Amino acid sequence: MSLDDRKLEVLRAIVEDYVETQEPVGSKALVDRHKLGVSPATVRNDMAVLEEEGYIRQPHTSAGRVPTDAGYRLFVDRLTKIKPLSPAERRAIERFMVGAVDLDDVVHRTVRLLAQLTRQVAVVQYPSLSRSAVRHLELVPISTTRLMLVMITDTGRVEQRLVEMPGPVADGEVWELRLRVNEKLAGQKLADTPSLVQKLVEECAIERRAAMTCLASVLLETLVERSEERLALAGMPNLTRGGVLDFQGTLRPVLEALEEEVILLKLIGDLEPRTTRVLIGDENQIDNLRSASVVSSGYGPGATIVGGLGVVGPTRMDYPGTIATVRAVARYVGDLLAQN
Amino acid sequence: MSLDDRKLEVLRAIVEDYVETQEPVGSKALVDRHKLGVSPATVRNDMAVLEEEGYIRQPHTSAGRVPTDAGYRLFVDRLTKIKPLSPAERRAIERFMVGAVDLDDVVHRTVRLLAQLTRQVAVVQYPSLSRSAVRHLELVPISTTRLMLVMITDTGRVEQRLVEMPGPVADGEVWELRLRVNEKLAGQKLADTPSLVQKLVEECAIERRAAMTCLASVLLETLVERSEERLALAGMPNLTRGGVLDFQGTLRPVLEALEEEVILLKLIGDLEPRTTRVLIGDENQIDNLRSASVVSSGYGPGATIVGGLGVVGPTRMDYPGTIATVRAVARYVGDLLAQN
DNA sequence: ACTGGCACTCTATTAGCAGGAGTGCCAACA
DNA sequence: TGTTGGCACTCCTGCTAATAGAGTGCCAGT
Repeated sequence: MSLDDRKLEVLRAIVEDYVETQEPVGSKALVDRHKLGVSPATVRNDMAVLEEEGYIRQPHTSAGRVPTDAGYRLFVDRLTKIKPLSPAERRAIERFMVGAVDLDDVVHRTVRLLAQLTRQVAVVQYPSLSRSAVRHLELVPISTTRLMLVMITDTGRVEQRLVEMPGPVADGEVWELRLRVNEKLAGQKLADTPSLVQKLVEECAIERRAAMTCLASVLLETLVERSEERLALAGMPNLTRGGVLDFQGTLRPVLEALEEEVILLKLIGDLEPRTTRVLIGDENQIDNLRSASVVSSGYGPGATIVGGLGVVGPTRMDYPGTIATVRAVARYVGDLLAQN
Repeated sequence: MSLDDRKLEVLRAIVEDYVETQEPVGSKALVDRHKLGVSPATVRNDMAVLEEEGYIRQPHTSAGRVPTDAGYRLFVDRLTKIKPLSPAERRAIERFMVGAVDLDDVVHRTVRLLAQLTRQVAVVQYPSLSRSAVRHLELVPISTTRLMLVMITDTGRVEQRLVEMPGPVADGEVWELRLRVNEKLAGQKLADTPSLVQKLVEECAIERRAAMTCLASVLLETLVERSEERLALAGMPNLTRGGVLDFQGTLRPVLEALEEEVILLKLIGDLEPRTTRVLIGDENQIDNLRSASVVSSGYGPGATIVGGLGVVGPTRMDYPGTIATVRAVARYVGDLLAQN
């Protein structure tokens, strides 16, 4: 009998009230604010059970109840109807994103949009190189022994890297290198390139072998090993909403986590298509984010995923709203990318 | 007689102690910690004068004294011997920066280095486009009607922008456009380009006029109007050192200011060569930073400036150390750029 | 011009007390 | 069996009063 419908309803009420008021919620207040149709005493009994099961807890004897991470989890999994975005929000998305001119532009607008709509810290990963395909590789002579390698991907990213050549290279030679490299790599998924780059060197005419080797090593290093993932961040000031009460006293750990790109990438990495993932408090692998929740989603044209985006906020957050917003924005950005 | 040597010495002692302990400093503590050679009573008289002059104040009657913004200013202007960097710091700079491979890489390393050495929030502006010269412009066909314009500057920045052409462009045409554009603009300061771009269109053969006009407008827009300045940020967690006592209670305004790129650019913009600027508290034009200080410096190869860098911290900061570090790092980065 | 002494002011800390919110439990009830 | 009202209990909160301590300002003396 552990959890009948009313108990779930009580849990929902507790979560909703606590999210709103930021204060432990008691039995009396509950029946006042929600039409539960029972007396405070009954609610108390239910709360006792919920507490036993680990979904809520009291900060101290004779205070109201507060949801635990498990409580939020249950709330999200079983008690949340995804609320559709308000027209105002839809319009905000349109207004914000229209006229984006660039991949950079899209990413920046997206992250600011997310931050503004959810009133949380927003993170947007640039389309992942490893999931992109090469559209074009360009070699630009910078000096006699230096080339600038510019890679353009099908997702619109442009990456550049300086290549220090073993000796002077003539213009014709650059031309030749560019031709070969594009021949081999254009249109290929970046994930597949390592072996191709290898072949490139092997098949290369002996007199250009040295130059090509050099180029190849930079290619490998840039595109694969140092898998140059980038991301954009916005909404930091939102961390200070609701005092320092969220994040148990100090936001230092959260700031630290947000500063570590690697950590953030893990957070919004490896997502499944068309789903929105919610990590609540302790579920987070990263220690510094034990007091925070992360709502993230993959985005990309169609059903594929080229990157992740999401928000980071206190465990005490408006999950239904946040989830809906993150999902909507992810979808919108995906469609935007599909148009190109 | 307003400020004899001993009074200045007292001010210095107050600043140093307060910076270190974060607590109002009293006359007794002063004579204990510094060899002033006079009694607490004498120091009290001096402090009364300093307070009258507006250099220090008491948080409340019968508390110790705390420096005012004016006090810090006097301290910085007249009482600060630039302390040379410790060998450890010099080594840290070397170790951190060696092996930088890219402009991006240099900027990122620099900003992290600054944050770590000063234990403050660090800001580094990418070499300003308006102060750079065009090294090369590349046009890469993306589709029949779309080109990717890639600009490489002499400071190593690479900017790209999508150009939507009025109609299909053949490869040969692209080739021609690229040639003309480079002919005209390569080697020119970006600040000088607007008129040149104008000429470019005028001198253009009639059959390419439409395409060139389109390209020109993107060039102008990207390079000049939307003067695409970028910057990197690091060390956010440092804001939480010393509790929320610094920044008078809330770091929200500071976070807000740091999120506004425009604001930050103003902060570290228009610097004079080879100087380090210090803005203390109220001296700051930006309201949100009234409770913070900014130490900034221009950097660039030789005596020229191509960008700014600096740190943002509480007014209660170690000015001599911070100034020395900022200066050293700026110089180092300048030298690094000069090598390329 | 400096110093020691002293009274004064203000803060920070502590303890005690009353009020209130909220609970847990129990006995009664449908 | 599930629900309810009643009641004692716990613990937080806010208030007041009392105390100790730090630091000052001023004055008279050297």
